[in-house]
Amino acid sequence: MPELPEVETIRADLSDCLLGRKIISCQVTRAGILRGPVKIYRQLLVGAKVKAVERRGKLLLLRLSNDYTLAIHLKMTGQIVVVSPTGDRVGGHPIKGVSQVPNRFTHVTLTLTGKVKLYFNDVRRFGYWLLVLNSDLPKLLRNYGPEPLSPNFTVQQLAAKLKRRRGSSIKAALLDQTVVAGIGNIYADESLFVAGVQPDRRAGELLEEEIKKLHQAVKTVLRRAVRARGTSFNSYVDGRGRRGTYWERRLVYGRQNEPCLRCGRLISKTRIAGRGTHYCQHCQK
DNA sequence: CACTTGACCTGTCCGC
DNA sequence: TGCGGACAGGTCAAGT
Repeated sequence: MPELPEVETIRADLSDCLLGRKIISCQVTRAGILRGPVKIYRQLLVGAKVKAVERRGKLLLLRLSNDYTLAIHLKMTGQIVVVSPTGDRVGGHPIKGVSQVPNRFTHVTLTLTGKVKLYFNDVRRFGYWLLVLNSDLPKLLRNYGPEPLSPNFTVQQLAAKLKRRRGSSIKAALLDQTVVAGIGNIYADESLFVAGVQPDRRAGELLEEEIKKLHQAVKTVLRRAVRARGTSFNSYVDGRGRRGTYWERRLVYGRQNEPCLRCGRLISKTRIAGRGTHYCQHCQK
């Protein structure tokens, strides 16, 4: 469930904690997380410095001082938590109660200079680490649509992409990473509510005016969620093991049978595009 | 090509 | 208290 706001929050935390540090050791307790032989990963990671921490969609990118980039996908339950022996040098706050590390879901541990530890935890083990040669990076990122919080994300180009779709719903379109990068189930529902658009509307049939509203809604919702440091209602924690607060501000997601914050009628839950989908029948047309 | 479905996993919750 | 089953949803491969 880490979507763009959660991954962006982690990116910023890792950037604060890791920039310029050298990886001293790499301990792997579940090899399946790494897309490739453990031995190769150790060879390439140990000795490398972290030059930059970037994000594309929901993919985290650690640019290393060699010719490689470590791409990390958290999928649904992946966590990255960084701690130092004292707790405050790196993050400001030690982990307390929210996510003790390491634990039985810790699959990879990096030790960096300054005794800083990076733990990768993942209950469901859908997440992965992928070391990719920098020259191969464009190939990996080719399938991502525009970053919704960058100027590359325009109404015109969103409209063009939606028009090309035939039968599928606008909800499915928002979840499609080639349409726009970084939206998942939570922020798709939130954006559609803000735009006043029913999630099961055919994507190709939205009016220009509605596309405009949706384009704006996506940006508004994602910005608000980044400011709240993401949504924690299950396993998500930021790079320092802390929770985000967007859950407390959510408009429709997980609010089925509760009153719509706009009209007071009850929020509905149904299944669209194979996902639990929350919306207001009255406010969303 | 457009689109849908199933697989990958395991913790949590609900009904019996 | 325990147990079976539904459910959570990001992505990719396979199927329609």
